[in-house]
Amino acid sequence: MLWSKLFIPTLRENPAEAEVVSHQLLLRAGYIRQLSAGIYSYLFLAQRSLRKIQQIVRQEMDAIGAQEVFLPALHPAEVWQESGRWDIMGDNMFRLKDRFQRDLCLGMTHEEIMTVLARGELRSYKQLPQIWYQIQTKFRDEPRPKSGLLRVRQFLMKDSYSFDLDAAGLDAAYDKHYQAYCRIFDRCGLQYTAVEAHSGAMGGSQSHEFMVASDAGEDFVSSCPDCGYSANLEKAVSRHSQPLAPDPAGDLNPEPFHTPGRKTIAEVAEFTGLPESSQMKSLVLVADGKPVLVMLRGDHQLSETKFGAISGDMEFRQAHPHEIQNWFGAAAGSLGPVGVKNMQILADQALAGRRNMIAGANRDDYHLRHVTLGEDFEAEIHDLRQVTAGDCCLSCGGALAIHKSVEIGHIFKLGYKYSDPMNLRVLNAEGKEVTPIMGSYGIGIERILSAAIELYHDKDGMILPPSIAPFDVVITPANNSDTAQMEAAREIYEACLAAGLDALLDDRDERPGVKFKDADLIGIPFRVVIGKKLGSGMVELVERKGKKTTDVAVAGAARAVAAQAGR
RNA sequence: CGGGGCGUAGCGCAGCCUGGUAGCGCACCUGCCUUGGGCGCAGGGGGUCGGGCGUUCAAAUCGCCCCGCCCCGACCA
Repeated sequence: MLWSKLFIPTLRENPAEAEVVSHQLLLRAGYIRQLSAGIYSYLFLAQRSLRKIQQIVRQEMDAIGAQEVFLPALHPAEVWQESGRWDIMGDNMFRLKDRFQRDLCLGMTHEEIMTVLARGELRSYKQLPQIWYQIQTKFRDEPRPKSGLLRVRQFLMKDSYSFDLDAAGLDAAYDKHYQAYCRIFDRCGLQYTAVEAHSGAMGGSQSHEFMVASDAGEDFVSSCPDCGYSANLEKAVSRHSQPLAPDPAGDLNPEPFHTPGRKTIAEVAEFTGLPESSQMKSLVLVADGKPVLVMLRGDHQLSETKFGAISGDMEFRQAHPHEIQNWFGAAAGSLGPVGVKNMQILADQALAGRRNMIAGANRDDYHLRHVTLGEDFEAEIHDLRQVTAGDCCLSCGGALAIHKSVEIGHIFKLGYKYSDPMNLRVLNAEGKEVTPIMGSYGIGIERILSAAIELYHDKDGMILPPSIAPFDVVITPANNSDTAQMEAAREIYEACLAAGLDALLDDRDERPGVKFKDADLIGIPFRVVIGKKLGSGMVELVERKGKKTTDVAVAGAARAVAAQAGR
């Protein structure tokens, strides 16, 4: 294509609203323009790149026997009410009414629609297994859209759904997806890891997320450099460190002592001269409308996800100060588990086996020493703490690291979460009605592009992997008014097209510097520059990554590009 | 939803404190010139200063309300 005819509105300066690199470059390179918060128009270059990504996704989905369909984005409320998610999704769901005041919504995901489709059509075990997928626009009314295309309110998602007769079938479908996702992200040129994940509002038993490590991400991944263990921080487990000081020995009884003005764990540690790990931290939460006292080691943090899963209420909240005063007769800085009878007590497993620790006395400005779980109070023991960097890996003992990541894919074993309540049934070989088991598998199309830019860029612009770049090569005559250069440029351009390369001829009447800057910015993997060396029949082939330059003959230029691009 | 910031030409910004009717750079248009890293010269077009109400002889500037966008937090299949 001829650059002079294209609309590629590059910007010399960074728009003020863009914070993360991928957002800045997508705007500057003329890929996208914002319409509203979290809603973007994809211009020519973005559309080309996103189509290449979608093509890779299609090929790999087709390769595992998945069938592409296209479902509605506009859904009647009834199907979401059937699964119970009409209420669960809350304000994150875009809702609207039609002219008859019927409730509708814009699809955030398509489990319900797929299940409705399946239950109307699937009758026999002989029709299973099935994998259906689509590439659809999803709508989510994010409370805070941010970071360009990384967190938006309207986006493209490849979502697929598997239907199987039994758990072994689901395992196979899940594994096929896992493998296909690896191939997709490999082909897109991404460095990524698959991590164990929390399944959240999707429900289900097992779940992996595909993550690209980047500070622009919003998820935290805990990983072990030694054995490869890797999990979303929401789900991650570890062996906690040893307490910094030994517990006092013996069958000691709780004993109050005055701690004037010491409310925080750190203040009490300083006051007593004992480390934070010798204390118990008391948190008061309200789940399902009921108070729960959560006990953690003083230096540990609560994992809200783990607590939500255990309490069965992801919408839990912290207790208000007046509630705490009512229930404990003391304020938040002096709470403890001893003598608490009016609520459930949960304790983190790091407290099991500990003796004679320090906890609040439920009397302002007093704490207790010699508090022991199982003797001085009873509690249900669970894994409640959030992993911190430096914790020991459960499988190998290595030191866990934590880094921010962008989630580009997520696969779930849904089990019967949708098929059962929504009455999806088929007859098995014995003629008995059985409920198929389902899986659900998503890929964020724009996130692949954004993550690639976050991973691969330099001060001059994007360095896109060739497989997802909008063009393979840009042909740049240095001087438009030099007819010999223009002729050679056209010849090379035609040869590239003939070789099956996506080629762009920069025929704009601009100075060379402008063309070079733009070519670098939009991230085309290869550039052929026709300049002064044309006198001796040579042109330059420049690789965007690293700016490595080689001289090639005009006649061999297209072949050289194809070879370097691996075509 | 809580905290903070911003809104003046397509983009980046100044002007606002101390009211007097809008300016700079880039981009854009015309001509000349130039051609290996956003070139030079000359001329030119483009803004109801986010919106409303108020104060004032006079509001981009002061006050109140609203809207939008960005950042932090909460939230997030």
